[in-house]
Amino acid sequence: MASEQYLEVYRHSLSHILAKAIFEIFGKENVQYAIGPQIADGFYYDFILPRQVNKDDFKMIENKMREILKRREDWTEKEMSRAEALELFQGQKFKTELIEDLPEDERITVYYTGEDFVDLCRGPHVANSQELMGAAFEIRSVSGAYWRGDEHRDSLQRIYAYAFPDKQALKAHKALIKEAMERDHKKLGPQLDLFMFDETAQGMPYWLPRGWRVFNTLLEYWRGIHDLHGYQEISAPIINNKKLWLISGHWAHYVNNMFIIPGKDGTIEADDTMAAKPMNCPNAMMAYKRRVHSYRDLPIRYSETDVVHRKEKTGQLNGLFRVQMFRQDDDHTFVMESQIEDEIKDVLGIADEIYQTFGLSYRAELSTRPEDFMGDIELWNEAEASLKKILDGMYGEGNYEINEGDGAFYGPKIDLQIKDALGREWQCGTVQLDFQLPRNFELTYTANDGSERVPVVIHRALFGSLERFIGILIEHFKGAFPFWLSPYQVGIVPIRTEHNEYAKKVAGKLAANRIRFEADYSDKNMKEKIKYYKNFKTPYVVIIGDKEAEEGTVSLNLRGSNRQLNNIPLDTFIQMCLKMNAEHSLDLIDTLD
RNA sequence: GCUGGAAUAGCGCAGUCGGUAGCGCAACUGAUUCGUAAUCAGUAGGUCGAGGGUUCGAGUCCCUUUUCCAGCUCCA
Repeated sequence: MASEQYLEVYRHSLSHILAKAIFEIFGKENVQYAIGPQIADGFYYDFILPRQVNKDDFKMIENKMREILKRREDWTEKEMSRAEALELFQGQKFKTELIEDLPEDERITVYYTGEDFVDLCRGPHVANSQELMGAAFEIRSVSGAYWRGDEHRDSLQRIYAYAFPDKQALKAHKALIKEAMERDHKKLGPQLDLFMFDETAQGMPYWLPRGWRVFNTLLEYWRGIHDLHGYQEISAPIINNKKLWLISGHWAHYVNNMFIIPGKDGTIEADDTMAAKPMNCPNAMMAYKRRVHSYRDLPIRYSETDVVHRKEKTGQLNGLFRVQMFRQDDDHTFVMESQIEDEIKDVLGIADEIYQTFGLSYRAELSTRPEDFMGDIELWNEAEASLKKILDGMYGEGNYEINEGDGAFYGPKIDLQIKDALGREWQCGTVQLDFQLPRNFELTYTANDGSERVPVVIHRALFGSLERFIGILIEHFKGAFPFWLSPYQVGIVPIRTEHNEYAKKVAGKLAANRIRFEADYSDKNMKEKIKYYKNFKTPYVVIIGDKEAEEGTVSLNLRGSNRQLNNIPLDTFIQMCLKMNAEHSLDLIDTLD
C-alpha cells in the first residue's frame, strides 16, 4: 500500500476508534456522531455531547482509545439497503441525513469495529485494530464546528487529533508546530516593535516606526519594479458618496462589509450617505473616465495603494492576516481584448520576480466561469483559453490547478498561492479579468476603425495586501528580515564613550549612503548595547574601539551567530551594504566578492 | 457572528479557602569606562480590561460588556 493511502486508512480508522471511545465514555444513547475525516496531520470527529469536552479530558479519551485498540477487534464491512441502514442508525440524526442524501444507486456500506460499534463509511479500513497499535496519536484540541459548515445548523464539538505512523513522526510534527508558534507574527510583531493593535480600532493595525520602515521599503521596491513595467500610481478618495457604490454594484453586493457614514438624516438611505472604500476599483474607473481614450493609449495601468476598509465578523480577525483596514498593492489595467494575453504574461512575470526575491515558491490556480456569470459567453471562452495558454507556457501544462466555476461573476481569475519557509500556503497574488465593471461605469475607448469600444479591466495585486504579506514575511524570516528590508540594517556600538567621535563618523557615512542604522553613544556596557541590537535582529552590529578608530575600520557581529568579521575597512563595509540593498540579497554577505 | 478559552506593572509571569497585590526583565538614579548576547547597588512603577452585583471585605464568586487567542464560517 502506498504510504499516502496508508496514512489515509489508518487516520480514518483511528477516527472510528475515537468515536467508539466517546460512545463508551459518554454512553451511546447520549451521543450524536456526525463525520470523522482524516486531515493533513491527523483526523477529527464531530459530535453532540452531553457536556463540553475540555483539555483535562484528553488523556482520558486517549487512554480509552488505547484500551479499545488493545482489544484487537476485527473490522468488518457490511453492505446494506437504504432501509436497513436507516434502521441501524435510528436516532442518529446526522447519519440519517447522510443516508437520505446518498444518491439512489449508491452502494451503502457500514464498518463494524468489534460487535458494538458501527459507523456509516465508504472505507477502506484496517482489518483489525491491532494494525493501529503502532500508530502515534494525540488529542490536539476541541473546538466548535457547524454541521455541514452551515452556521444556521447544529453546533458540534469537533475533537481534533494528531496521528502519525510512529512516535518519531508525531514528535517531528509537534516540533514543526512549535516552530510555527515561535514564528507567529502576532508574537514577533509586537516583540520587534513593528506593529500593534488597540481595542479602540479593532482589526486596524498601528504601524510603529520599525514596522513602517519595513512597509515603506517594501513599497519602494514594489514601485521600482512597476515603474519599469509602465505602471502609473494614483491615489483616490477613501470616503466616497454612496452614488459611487451604486454604480459599481458594491451597494447591492458588499454593503454589509462596508464602514458607512449615514447621511444628515441619520440613515443610510439618504443621498448624502458616504462610505469608506472596501476596494479601489470604482475610483480607478473614475480616473479612467475623466477623459476620452484612444486605443493607442492602452494599456493604461493605474496602480493604487490607498487604505481600504472592510467590516468583518469579529471572530474572523487574525493579526495582520485578516484585518479591517489594509492596503493592497492594487492595480487596474485597462486593455483591449487583444492585449489581455501579453498583459497577463507581464503581470505573472512581475509576480515571479517578486516572490523569488523573498525566496518564496508558489503555485498558480485558474478559476473559471461560474454559473451566475455575467457578460458574453464567447468572450469568457476566449479569455479562459488565453489564460490557460499563458499558464501552460509559464508553468507547463498541468502544473497549475483549475477550479472550475470558481471565478468571479465578472470574469475568470488566476490566484497565486505562495509557500513559506514551513511549507504553509497563503493566497496572496490574484489576477482577475473584469468584463463587467467597465460596462457599469460606461468606459470606452476609440478603436482604430473609429468605433467606440469597452475596455477590459485587469484587477491585480501581487502582495495581496501589504499587511498580510508583511505578516507572512515576518513568519517566513522569523523576524530576521533580509538586510535590504530590515527596519534598521546596522547597529553601532562604540565600546567606550571615547569612541563616539569615530562612531559618529561611521554613522555619518551610513546616513549619506541611506543605510538605516541605530547607534548607542551612551556609557552603557558594550554587552548591553550588543544585546539590544541582537534582540531586534539587526543584521550587522558594528563594534568600534581603539583599533577600529585608529585604522578607519569596523568590526562586524553578524546576525544569527556570534561570527565576527574584524577590521573591515569602512568603505568596504559601505559597499557591502549598498550591494545588498541594490541586489535585494536574501543572505548577509561577509565580503565584497 | 458561532463554540471554547484568556485578560494582573512596558514585557514575561505568580497570586492557595474571598482577608494588606508580588517576582524576573525593561525603565529611572548612582557607581563601574569595560573588546563581542544579562556589571553592581538603589528608586519608582498597579482603578488586577471596563461596568454592575453578592459580601464586613472581591484580582479571586455572579451578571453584563470590550478586546485577544484556538477553531468553525467567510476572505486579501
